[in-house]
Amino acid sequence: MGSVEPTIEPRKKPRQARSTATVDAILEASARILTAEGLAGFNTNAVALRAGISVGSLYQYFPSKEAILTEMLRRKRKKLLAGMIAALEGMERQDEEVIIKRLVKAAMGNQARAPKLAQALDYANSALPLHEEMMRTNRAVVEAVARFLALRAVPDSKQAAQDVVGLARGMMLQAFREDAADEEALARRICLAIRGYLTELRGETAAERT
Amino acid sequence: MGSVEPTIEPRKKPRQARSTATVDAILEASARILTAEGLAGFNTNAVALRAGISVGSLYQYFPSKEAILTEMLRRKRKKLLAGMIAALEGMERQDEEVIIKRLVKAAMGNQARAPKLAQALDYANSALPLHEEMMRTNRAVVEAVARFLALRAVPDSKQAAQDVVGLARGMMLQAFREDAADEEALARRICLAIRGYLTELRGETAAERT
DNA sequence: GTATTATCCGAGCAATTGCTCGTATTTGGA
DNA sequence: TCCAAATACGAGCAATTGCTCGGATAATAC
Repeated sequence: MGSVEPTIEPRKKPRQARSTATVDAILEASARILTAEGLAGFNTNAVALRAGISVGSLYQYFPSKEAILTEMLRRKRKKLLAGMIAALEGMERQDEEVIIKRLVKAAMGNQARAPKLAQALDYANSALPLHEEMMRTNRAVVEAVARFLALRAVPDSKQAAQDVVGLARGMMLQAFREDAADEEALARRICLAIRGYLTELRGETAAERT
Repeated sequence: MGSVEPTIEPRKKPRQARSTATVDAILEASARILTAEGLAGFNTNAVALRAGISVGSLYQYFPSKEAILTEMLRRKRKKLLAGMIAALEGMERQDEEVIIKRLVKAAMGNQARAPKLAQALDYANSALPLHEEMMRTNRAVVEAVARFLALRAVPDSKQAAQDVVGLARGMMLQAFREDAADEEALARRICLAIRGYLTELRGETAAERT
């Protein structure tokens, strides 16, 4: 029950080509293991084996297995945030429908490819000490959405953004739970739900003003 | 990497009062551990210690730690399903808004009290072999909602129910992630989102018919 | 009472897991 | 070519964990 928080920061930066290859192999093997067996089967020995390297090499770059998960999360979040920002790029005067669809698709790319991996990482995130840093990126995503909503006259945009993000995530999770989800149709329904929610929100405050 | 699926079924039914007390203590201790430390800190020794019993006693009722999680999930799902059905009881002629609110609140009671526990159990569920049985109960919940929606002229009610359940879950998860969620306000927003989505769905098929 | 059954106990074994450290190999520059 | 720095290796220790088993204790039946 020792609560000595495990070290999380990467141990050293790779400086030669082969070492970055090693790091990549570690992360890739980790992804495969999480996909196949979930967090339960995720341990450093297994990762090293799967990556075709030795434990010793692994620990040269990651001081703990939590550090591996953390790095995976970092990269994933970064990709997500970048995707969302790219989806908003130069869209200021575009139709709302179009922008939302782009945002939804950007968000979906992350989960859709490997839902089991996404789930495992998500739970790891909530259990990890670094929780804080991750929450910050998560908030950055929410805030990007919030800024967009604010421009579109959505009341209480911060709260609305939070809800929209949650709603979309939830629908994806549920859809991927029963496998064989039609991504295109799913995206359409998510957009529909978002539009419906925003309409309700706008309507509500409009009604209050009278 | 041995993939011998762990035994999951309860080992024996308690027949005396003290043994049911033991079982309850085990489940309660498990809940406390999951809440405090998540799945990572969940192991049989810890559970027995926390429950104030011995490992031996624990294994008299649960053949594996997975069995404990499974039983927790079973009870929780049962409670959820019962709550949803109760929420629909005798509401056939009630206002749609009212019914939805009742459903949402029933669903929320489960997650709200202990979000971290709910999260842990949820992940355990996805990783557990019993996955199947749980999915069935999950589907039962969705189907209850689907029947309700079908009565209310919602097109593709099965799909819609799936979406509505996912949407609600997602909004809850997101809200509880940032702590200090106002349950009442959250329930209101979820109902709003549901109404919005249903309106969109109805509108869409109405448009198609022209 | 005694016999039988149910329950409980906890030392401790076998397996797993996180991780270190001394050594071997490779790389890139001089 | 030679050397220092970077990288890789993997045996194996210490700790944790899942779980068993033989025997003690409590409840119930007779």
